[in-house]
Amino acid sequence: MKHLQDFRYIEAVMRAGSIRKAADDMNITASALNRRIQRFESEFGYEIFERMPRGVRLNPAGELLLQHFRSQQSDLKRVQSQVADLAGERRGHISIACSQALSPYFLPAHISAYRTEHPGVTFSVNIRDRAAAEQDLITFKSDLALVLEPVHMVDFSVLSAIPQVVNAVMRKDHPLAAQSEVRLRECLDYPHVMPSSAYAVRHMLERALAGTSRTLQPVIQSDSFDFMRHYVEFEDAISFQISIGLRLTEQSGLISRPISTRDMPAGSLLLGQMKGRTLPIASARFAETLIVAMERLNTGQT
Amino acid sequence: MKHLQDFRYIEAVMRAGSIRKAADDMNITASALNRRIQRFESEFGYEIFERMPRGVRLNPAGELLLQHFRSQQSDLKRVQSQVADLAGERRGHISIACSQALSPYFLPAHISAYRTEHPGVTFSVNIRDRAAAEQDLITFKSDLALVLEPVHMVDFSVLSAIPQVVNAVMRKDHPLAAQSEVRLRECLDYPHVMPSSAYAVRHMLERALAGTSRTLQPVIQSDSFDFMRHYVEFEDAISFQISIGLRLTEQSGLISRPISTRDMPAGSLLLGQMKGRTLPIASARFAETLIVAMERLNTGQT
DNA sequence: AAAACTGGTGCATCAAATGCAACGCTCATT
DNA sequence: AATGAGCGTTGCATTTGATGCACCAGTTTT
Repeated sequence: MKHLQDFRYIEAVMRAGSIRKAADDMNITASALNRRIQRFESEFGYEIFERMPRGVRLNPAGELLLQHFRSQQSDLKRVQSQVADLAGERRGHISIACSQALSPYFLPAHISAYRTEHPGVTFSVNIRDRAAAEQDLITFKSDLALVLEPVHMVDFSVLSAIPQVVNAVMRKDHPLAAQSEVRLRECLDYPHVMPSSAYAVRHMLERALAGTSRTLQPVIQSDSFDFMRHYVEFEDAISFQISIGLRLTEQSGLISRPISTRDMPAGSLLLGQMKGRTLPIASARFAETLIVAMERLNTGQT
Repeated sequence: MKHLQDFRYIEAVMRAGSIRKAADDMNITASALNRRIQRFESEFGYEIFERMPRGVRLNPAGELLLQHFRSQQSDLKRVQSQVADLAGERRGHISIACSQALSPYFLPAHISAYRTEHPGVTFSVNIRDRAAAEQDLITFKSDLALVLEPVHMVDFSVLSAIPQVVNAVMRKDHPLAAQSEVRLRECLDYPHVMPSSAYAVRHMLERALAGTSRTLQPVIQSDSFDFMRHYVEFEDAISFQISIGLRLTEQSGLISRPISTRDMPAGSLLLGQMKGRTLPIASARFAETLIVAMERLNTGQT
């Protein structure tokens, strides 16, 4: 869309931090880009960049403007999606930010099911930690977020929620495997691997231990739940994962045991969108199917 | 703003109903305008006009797109107003749609009070019947609406409400002037003038008489409450107006008497905005002062 | 002090938007 | 049936506005 050209340039300048670098990125001369920005600022009525000796930076006015542009760009996509819908095309693109735990089973299953019904719909699945997922919504990079225990919750409008207990993942022959549920302190007696601090599971573990004398002493710390699960197959340690990310098969040699809710209350897995935003048709429809699926999980678990 | 040029052209074509007429209005050639629209449609991905032998008309996709443009234009104004605010300029423009009853006293008083504090803020006051006021909100022509008994209430988000009883307006020497309140049927025994059917007062009167044997037989029907009030000074008839529009002085020779609520329940005067929209700083602030004023009226009347 | 950046500007150049004239079409009138 | 007025559309010459290049003035790094 041509009328958003200025926006693209402004965003590029913001990212690059200097007009010249941005000009290079956008395959244009610095002078041309500079003039575009000057013209825009003059039309807009206010400067949107702070000129510094080493480059430029968005000023508060520019931040506001950028947010406006992002919202308008996303709303235009919504309109296009709606038009496609009334033209009977039923196509569109859905961008969803989610925690790692959703990536092995839950999301692939539901996306694939949705795509058999609507083959014209395409997806972007962005694996994000809980803070980044919210940021994705705010910057309109994702339409939906499916995230465990979000941080800020401002501009986050909850569409659905299900409780998720943290499970200890271990080998079948592990001493704790005999129990149907395990205590947190038992787990810490054994070598344990855990996610880095950006992740909700880590946050929940630390919150559970706050006020106790026990501390986390992970032998491995990683930002990949997939890696941690596989690592346990090699060293006889304990890893952690929420239930929705678990569907351990026989041949994997691993089993999972829920950590007693006496030690750790269940966390909330939330499906949400940017507050106040109207989602494109496709995203709204997919969100509905996710909500149904989550409610089914909820009643099925109870 | 240059990047909204296409929008202005599209809107002009919609209004004119033909590309050639619109081109004339916008001081451009038909061919140039035609090409702009073609280019836009190709970028957008869908046709937005229905080509007919006698001209063009927006198709549903076009309607959707126009609504998007209007919202985006209004949001850009909001951003500008917000930037002006953080630059300490405290300026902006407020467009308000209101019923006629607000025009003599209520709005002038509050607008003037607001402008003494913020001289940089300018106003558009659009007198509209109750249906048109809502339409103004939807098309983003007005930021706020202050209207008696709106019709549809879809996309209308209520900010504040006060009850308004209909008053009978008559000469001081009118027989009914002796009473402190009057019955509706008494009024109809005398010659009466009343607003045309687009207005809420007329609608309330008709609703009050529905199911009774009495009917309205106005000697004068007008769309100007101002005219009707002045007419009563000449012919000894009865006119109607809600309380907020009345502040009859001694020298006018007129008095007003409320119609008994046994005959007609009080109507609601609603302050509202377009649902889901974020108002510009100036409009939001002015709305707050109106809300305070309306609450004060509410408690003062009780 | 020199080098390497930055944003900003004058001027020639080039691409894109525009204006003009004409075409094909439909509809109302003759 | 013929005609003319109105419509959207298109080819081509023209003009406007955006771009690229060279350069300046300033600041930071070397």
